[in-house]
Amino acid sequence: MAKVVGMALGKDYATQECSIARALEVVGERWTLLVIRDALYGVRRYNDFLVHLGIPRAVLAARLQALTAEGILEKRRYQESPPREEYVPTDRALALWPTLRSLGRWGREQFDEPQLRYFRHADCGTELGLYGECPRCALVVPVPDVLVDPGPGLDPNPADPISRALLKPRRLLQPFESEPAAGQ
Amino acid sequence: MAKVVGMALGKDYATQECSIARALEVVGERWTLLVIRDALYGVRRYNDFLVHLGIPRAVLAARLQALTAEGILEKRRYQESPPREEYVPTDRALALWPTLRSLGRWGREQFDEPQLRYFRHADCGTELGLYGECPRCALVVPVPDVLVDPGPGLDPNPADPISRALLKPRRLLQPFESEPAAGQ
DNA sequence: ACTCAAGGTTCAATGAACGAACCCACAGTG
DNA sequence: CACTGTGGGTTCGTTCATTGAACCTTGAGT
Repeated sequence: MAKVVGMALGKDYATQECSIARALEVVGERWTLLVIRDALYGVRRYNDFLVHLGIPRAVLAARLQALTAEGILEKRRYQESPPREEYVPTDRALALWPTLRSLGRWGREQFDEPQLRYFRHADCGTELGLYGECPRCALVVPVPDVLVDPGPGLDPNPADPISRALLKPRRLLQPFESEPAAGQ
Repeated sequence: MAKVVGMALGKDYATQECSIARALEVVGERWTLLVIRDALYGVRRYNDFLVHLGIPRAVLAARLQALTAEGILEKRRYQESPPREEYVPTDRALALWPTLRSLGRWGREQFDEPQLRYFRHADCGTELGLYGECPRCALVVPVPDVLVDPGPGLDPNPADPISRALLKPRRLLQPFESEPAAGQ
């Protein structure tokens, strides 16, 4: 009967012969897809992920490391002194956009929530279809050409700076200005 | 400063104003998407999920109950005596097909794995595109018209009856014959 | 009366997530 | 030089979730 060698628990969906299961081993853990979503929104720095997600620091560090190891984010030093790091989404992350788009639409449509954000084709303003295509232009919109347009359902005065920056229309991947701790 | 009332841990991505986060509250837990995948494959019975997924019984019971409560599966008594239950995917489950399809493709393409299964338009045999459309017929293929066609990478002699049935081409949603415990 | 099958529940052990506290390197300020 | 602030982490005790083995229940078959 040759028992499978006990590989304990972990991220593995042991016996599955299925690329969905393989994908979930990589991005299926708690928080992971939200980290990737934020990376596509333009979040790049540890502290910005932290405040925008409300994720425990240790978990964030673990996820960033795992995503870097999987080639989904790239860790870069953006200044030497003091040493500062950023995490930039790779093509692997961009390739997840259709999945994230369709998942978000599923959530809103099936549980009829208020429209929080419109995703539009920046060239023509048309709202994207189910998987991120532009129905008017009949093409899959490249991620940098997706416009994130705030909808009526959003809190007009959020606590963290990332959410505040997301109250203005902006493109995916466009990095955030790290506000120089000014005013108030 | 009005702390948010501590809702402990749980399935909530507390502060997120985002339909992706809402969706993940529903289908983001470990095993959940694989249960839905199996339901789309045609798995309907507790024991079939159990052996095909290799999931702990308690977790399976919890997931089936949660998915039923969310209207993603429907629990039905398919015979009265002895009382037997089945879990049938609803439209909400079918609406997740593009998400699952794109997730599976992402996994295979980004980590260049062997092709395990082809998903084809049953009417014309063309392999589906990124999100479940037929490139030839230029339409989003309805879930019941998707043909699941085993590829070269599959184990030719799997242990559980569901995997064995999946070695033959079959449509999504088509229920499995529960083999009457014959032979051997 | 015994056995078998489906569809579960219970429970102790293990692992992961949480959150508060701490650490370090450096820059700027007085 | 001491002091404070910021970015990017690590450590650690507590709580929660997952695991796997054992057990339970209803009814059929023999």
